[in-house]
Amino acid sequence: MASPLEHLRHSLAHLLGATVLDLYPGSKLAIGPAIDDGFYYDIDIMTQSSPDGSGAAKKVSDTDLSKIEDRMREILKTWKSFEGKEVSANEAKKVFAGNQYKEELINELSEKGEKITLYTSGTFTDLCRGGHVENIKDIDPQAFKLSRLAGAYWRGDEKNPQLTRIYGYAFETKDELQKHLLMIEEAKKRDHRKLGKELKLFTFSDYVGPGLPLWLPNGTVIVEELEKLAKQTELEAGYLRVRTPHIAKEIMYKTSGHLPYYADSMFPPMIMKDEDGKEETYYLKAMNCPHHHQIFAAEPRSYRDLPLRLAEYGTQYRYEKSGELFGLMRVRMLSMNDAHIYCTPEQFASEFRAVNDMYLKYFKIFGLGKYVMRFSTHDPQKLGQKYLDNPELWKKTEDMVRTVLTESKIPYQEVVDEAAFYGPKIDVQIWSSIGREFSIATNQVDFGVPARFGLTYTDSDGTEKTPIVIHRAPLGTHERFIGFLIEHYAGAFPLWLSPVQVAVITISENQQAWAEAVVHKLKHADIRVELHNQNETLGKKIRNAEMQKIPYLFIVGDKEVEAKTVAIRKRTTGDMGTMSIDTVLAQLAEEIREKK
RNA sequence: GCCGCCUUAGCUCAGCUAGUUAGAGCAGCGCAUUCGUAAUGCGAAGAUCCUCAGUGCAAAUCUGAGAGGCGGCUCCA
Repeated sequence: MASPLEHLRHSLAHLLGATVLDLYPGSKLAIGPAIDDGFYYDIDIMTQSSPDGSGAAKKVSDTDLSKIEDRMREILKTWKSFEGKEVSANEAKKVFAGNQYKEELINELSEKGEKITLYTSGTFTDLCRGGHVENIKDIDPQAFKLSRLAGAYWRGDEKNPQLTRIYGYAFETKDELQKHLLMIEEAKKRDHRKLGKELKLFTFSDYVGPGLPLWLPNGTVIVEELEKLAKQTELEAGYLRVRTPHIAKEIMYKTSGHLPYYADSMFPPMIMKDEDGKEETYYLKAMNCPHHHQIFAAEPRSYRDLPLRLAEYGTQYRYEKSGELFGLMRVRMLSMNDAHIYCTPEQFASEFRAVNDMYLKYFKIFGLGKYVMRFSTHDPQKLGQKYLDNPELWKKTEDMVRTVLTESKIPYQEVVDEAAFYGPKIDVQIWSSIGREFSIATNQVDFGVPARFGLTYTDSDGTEKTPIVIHRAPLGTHERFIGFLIEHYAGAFPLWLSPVQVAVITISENQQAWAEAVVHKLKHADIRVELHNQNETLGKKIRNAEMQKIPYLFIVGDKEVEAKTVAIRKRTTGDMGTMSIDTVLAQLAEEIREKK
């Protein structure tokens, strides 16, 4: 049952459609639904030829949005109500003659035997299942705003023609709209691309290439702290660390099944010639799994060796389409917190559960609350085509995954027909500050690829069996995870992750010697510290340090020199009084250890 | 990749419908100042106006192509 707000937004989609038809006669409407913060309409817009008769088509651009918006308000005044009526497919097709999009929709409705309804408001009639405002006066002309223009493929398929999508925000009142616009402005301030520049975390270079991030010293601190955390966690969980090359021969990806299916997402092959002129084709690795499989295959394995958990911060390269790149969230070099767990079917459930627990442990550390677990399963109709033809294993593993999820009381969404070809998977979905959705972690079951590489272990009865593999990356990639963390913390990282943990600030040159001694003591205690002794006022130095979001400032004036102390200023909290170095060091150590 | 938009100093931005030597704030540099919890003052300097081609007497400004970025679509860790 749609809410009144959805009715309002959907009504505005009608109004937008009507207005575009009015301003650009001959345009063809496709679909215009309500969305989270408003509405959109996908339209094949017919633009006029230029007035000088040259015939050059004038495109619709975002400067036209305010014109469309104004006209929407005028047309709204002429509307009295939404009148619906049921019609036959043929009648409906007559109304939308020449509009192949509506025709396609009408055909689908009649095939499914659903009733076809038209709704009319003013002089505008649209194919629509209903759901509008009861009273036109419920539409506040000041509570909507066209926001942006985008291309969108008909039915979301890139093989189809591209339509023009016009998005709008819509709320019940002007105040709510204003509040929403303000919220968007605020969200932009924590955009990781903006903060990444301001806090000097990462950069891109035209010489290096799009989607290939360069970690600056501050960002590298975060990368290395995360690796430290992952290594410690995985060590305790019984993982073994491995390291593998960034390239491999073509045959490996053919054997794994990634080629040719995955070729579009891989950097193009490199053809190498050896001394004798013999050619060999190599690829930059786009995934770590086959490399790890070769480590499994490096020696005979017994059931006693399992579960074997191989972990690596593996760097991989994927040729994502240029338009898909997005700051750190979508890049072409991925440093993945990867591991593969080789286990017996009997071990699978407990291994899977342990991985799941590891996810939750991480989420707790990072205070990650707003996420959705997406459980992707196979479609039994597509066994043997899109999915490996092993119904028993699909059922068994999917049931086990479902049980683990249910037992751990994690809310999840089950999505059919989204699994990998080799098994079901769980993705953890989060949202960037500007509202884009991303998978930040993945946990996949694989009962297919090990067999393709002939991976086996000797079971207790002496027979050779194929292990099940769990692919897991609870911290996703450094790139995306840190992109997410930047936004999550709005750049104000907890102490253990902060690139600079303490700034020692002198008031004047008189405190130089004691300040240096303090810095030395902190460095000796593994604290990342900077000395801020610039020839500036105290206020200026504090401001600069606050803007860099440094968690602790140690202010050193004559009084502190005299008493051999520092005056502590904590980020966002303010002045905390003076303390001896030993006291404050103990507190910092505690805060770092607890990852508070 | 596709649709639309954007690209001026290290950063953030001015620069109207083309008209001499492209402006500002911050950062950086120099000098003065030596300061008690979010911007001390003064000075000098800093720009192939993204690149290439074209149209003009004249191009940061107009046109085309390319590169990079942004909002989406598709895709995805």
